[in-house]
Amino acid sequence: MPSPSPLKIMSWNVNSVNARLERLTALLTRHTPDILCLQELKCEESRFPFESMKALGYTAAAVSGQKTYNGVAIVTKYPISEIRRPFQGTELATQARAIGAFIQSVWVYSVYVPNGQEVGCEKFAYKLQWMHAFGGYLKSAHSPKDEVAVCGDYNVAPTSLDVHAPDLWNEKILCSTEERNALAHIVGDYEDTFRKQHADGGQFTWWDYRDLGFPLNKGLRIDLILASRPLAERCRRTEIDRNERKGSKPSDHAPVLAEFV
DNA sequence: ATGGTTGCTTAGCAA
Repeated sequence: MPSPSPLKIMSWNVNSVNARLERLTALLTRHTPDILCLQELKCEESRFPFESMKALGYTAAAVSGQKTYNGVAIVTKYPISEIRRPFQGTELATQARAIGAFIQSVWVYSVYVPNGQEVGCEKFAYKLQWMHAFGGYLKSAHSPKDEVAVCGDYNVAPTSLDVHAPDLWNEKILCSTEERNALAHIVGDYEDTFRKQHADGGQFTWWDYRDLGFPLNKGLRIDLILASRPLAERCRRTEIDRNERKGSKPSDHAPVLAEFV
């Protein structure tokens, strides 16, 4: 068996890859991740900035975009030997929310879980349905022995540690019991790499653009890098790049990072 | 409290 290569994996809800192109190239230069999972591209594949990635030594062979909404991609320094598109050919594939790629013997997914808008509404039901289906996909597609990283915007804060004001958010969208149960179904035996290394709460990955969300640190931790047990054992460092949320024209999400030996 | 901001597309939706 070949010895595993160290991997630095990042995940970022970029909130329009073209509106954020300068920040994206700066991020790749600053962090030089081996793999970067992107969500909310808000463009079709034909408008994805492949050339800008190539100029920095990255390929983005795995892109699943739709116009205006959603869209996920995997950007990497390494060759991609296989691509998987969960739900392909089914109604759930209508929205571009999940893609996987086999890179350096690790299966990496970029996922964008539906927001759900408000507890109990139609979009909320779709969110739960999507999460249930994706959890089922992971279980059927991978054995517990596989090295798998499932990165993305889950649109669920796993526990009250991940919420700036748990009382205000109690049973609200992104924090409801139903969503947390659905998240647990996806997580299964995988590990939340950041939480494993940071026991304390108060570190967030998303802040609303409105109402001084970031300056007042009114955030949630909803962007996660989940790792299957064999991969999680190789994890040595995790981080939220809070600085990326600063300055002019940021995404409303900060990138997250996990390093594996 | 039903506001507030951003992006895509061009008035309204989604987040």
